[in-house]
Amino acid sequence: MTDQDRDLRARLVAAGVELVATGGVQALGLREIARHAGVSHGAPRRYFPTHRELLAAIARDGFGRLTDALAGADALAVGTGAGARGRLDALARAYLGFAAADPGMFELMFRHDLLEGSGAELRRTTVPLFRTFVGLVAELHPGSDDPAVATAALWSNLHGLAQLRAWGSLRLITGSEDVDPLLRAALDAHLGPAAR
Amino acid sequence: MTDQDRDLRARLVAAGVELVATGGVQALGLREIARHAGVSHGAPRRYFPTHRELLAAIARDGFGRLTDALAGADALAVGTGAGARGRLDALARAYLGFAAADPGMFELMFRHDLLEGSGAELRRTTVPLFRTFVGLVAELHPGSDDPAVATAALWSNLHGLAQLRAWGSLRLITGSEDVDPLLRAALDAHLGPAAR
DNA sequence: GAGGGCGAGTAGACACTGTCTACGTGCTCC
DNA sequence: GGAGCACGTAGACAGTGTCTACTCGCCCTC
Repeated sequence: MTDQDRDLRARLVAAGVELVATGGVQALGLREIARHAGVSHGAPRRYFPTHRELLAAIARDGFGRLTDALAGADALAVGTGAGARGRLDALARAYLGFAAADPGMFELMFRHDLLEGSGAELRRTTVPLFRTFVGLVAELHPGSDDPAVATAALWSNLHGLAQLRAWGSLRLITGSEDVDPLLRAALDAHLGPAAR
Repeated sequence: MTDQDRDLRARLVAAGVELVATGGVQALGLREIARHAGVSHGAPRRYFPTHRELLAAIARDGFGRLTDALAGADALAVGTGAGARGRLDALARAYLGFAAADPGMFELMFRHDLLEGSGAELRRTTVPLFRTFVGLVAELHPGSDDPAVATAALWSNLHGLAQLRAWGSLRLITGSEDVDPLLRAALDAHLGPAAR
């Protein structure tokens, strides 16, 4: 099945995914995406009434990829006999790895101004992903009063690390490009020191 | 000194600050700012060669306000006899408070795509602010090997909380609009349980 | 005091954007 | 075989950021 055979809807999303990976969010102009998909600027309108809905579809693809990446990393950790802490380490690394590998997509996924309208639906896609986090945190800290709160706090930490690295502040402050010590510190703080 | 007396440079920045507070980042069009300042769309060019430089000047104002807010909160905490932990609590609350009070400005300040070019200079303004954080963390954990790393990890957590709240994910996950438990959890995780 | 120079702001052009609308065009189905 | 229609094209429109004349008013100099 060639690129031309797929329906335009899928081709437009694929073009957006490719453009955002190479040129960042600012490369996601409506006409630019249409050009990249080889159609006129009016064509997308048939499938996406507005530019934002097209962007939302691209972001939805990103959420799907993120979910897959996390599931894959978790499965790998489970395969090596990792416990709850090891799995959380792997998930956290995968989250930051996704943000580093495709920073444009990561930015798009959390640019609520571009996704307004579809935001609620996209937010919901992160919920199941979040549940496995909560389960692991609960397993690690059986006595915790509210594992959801603890998990949300941890996730915020990961998210902040991803954002501040993208912005360049971390390098400026710690003097190093390496987020790994920061990630380790965050995980240790929230989950207790890792067993070695 | 009326608004008309100030030089246009300051008036444009003031207009931008006002617009971003009421309409968010998307209200910061070059022509929109010029209109709001009562001049033609070509006028800003004399002071800001490009739109982005004007946005950077507005963001710089935001960083100044944030610095002031944090310094004020810290001074207040010191005045009530707070120790290192109490001061960090106050600083963290002020950081999140700033982000909640002026979310548009907060977003602009970390939109590297809009500030490209002036980004490095703006990033530098956060450094002294960060140093007081590091000093307090070092005071709290004298045995820590690298307080800068621990502080950067904590700051990332605060930043992530601010971002995810703005995006709306936290409410969806914890079921509550209230970030306070999350902030408490983050501070406890990084700094140890608060002394009561 | 008259005149030249210049800083400051205006106004229009330009290429570009997202949206809207009228128009082909080729396929399907009765 | 012809009607209907899903699909994509092409142009118009208002808006954007940037660039380039152009004008106006003030200061400095002779």
